[in-house]
Amino acid sequence: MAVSVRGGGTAAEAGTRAEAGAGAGQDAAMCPYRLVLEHVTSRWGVLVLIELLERSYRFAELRRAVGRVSEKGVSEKMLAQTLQTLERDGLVHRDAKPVIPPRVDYSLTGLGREAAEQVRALAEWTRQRMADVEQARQAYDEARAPGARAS
Amino acid sequence: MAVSVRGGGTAAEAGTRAEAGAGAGQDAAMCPYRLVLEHVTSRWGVLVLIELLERSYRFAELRRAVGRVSEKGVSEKMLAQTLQTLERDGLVHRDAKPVIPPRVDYSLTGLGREAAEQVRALAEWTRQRMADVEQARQAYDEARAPGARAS
DNA sequence: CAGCATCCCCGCAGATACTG
DNA sequence: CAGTATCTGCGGGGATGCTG
Repeated sequence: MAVSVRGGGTAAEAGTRAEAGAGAGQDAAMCPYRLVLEHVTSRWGVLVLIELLERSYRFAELRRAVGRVSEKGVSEKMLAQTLQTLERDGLVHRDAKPVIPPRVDYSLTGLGREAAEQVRALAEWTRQRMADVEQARQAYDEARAPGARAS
Repeated sequence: MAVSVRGGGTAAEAGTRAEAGAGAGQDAAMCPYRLVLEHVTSRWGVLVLIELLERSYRFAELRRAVGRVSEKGVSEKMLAQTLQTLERDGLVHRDAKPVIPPRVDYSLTGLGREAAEQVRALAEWTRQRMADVEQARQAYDEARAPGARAS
């Protein structure tokens, strides 16, 4: 099997591949920007962008960094997929050095940095407002708690 | 239905409120704010928040509004699920009027408005930068598939 | 009309094995 | 070390039907 990423498998799979990892594998019939938004807000996309905002990372290094915040880390496959999607969208720059052992550095492009900053802002807002959220949750849960109440 | 963050897809809005008595508390091992972030950045969460930023909506009305931007609309189930999650997180206010036929209005809370504004900013950034993204995509595609069959 | 319950299927995502 | 191809599962999420 050739090295071509999209060579193997069916034609349908080739199309799927590009969107995968970013959580947007459906119809392209929707507004195109929605797709990019899904890539950026995708599960691992968010974390990758935030991490890369600090500095550039190598593959395994990035994987560890993401795993640190997310408890159950990201698989190599999903990380690769996510990075490819973001790279294709022009948000992430991939610098593969032709050495042995291989060394690849990932960093943000100018475009990616803009996106990442938006994402980070959102993430930080969430962190700051966690107290309010948890309070709201308790109120919600208690309001509809079935048990706990003497019948 | 345990709150499985791990296997979950892009949206972590699953889980909802059934964890009250369940013994699934492992998700708490990761930074809790990550969960809220997933709710907010979830597929339909994003769209719902943005729509509600304009004005309050009724259920079916909101469903139509979301379907307008997303081409392939959201099912009632997913919309209800999303709204419940956001309501539990204290981002959305649900106003159920005890009339017949039932009328329920959804609107943003103060907290929700803050989140929604962040999300909208991100969405609008995406819209504005679409040209750059599409350009990057073409470059990426052409670089990796110059002519698969030319051998 | 709002929205929960049930069934079921597709596709995302994880694990594994292999390559350069 | 940095990926890639493949198999499989399992859960997200759509469709349908029922209730208040």
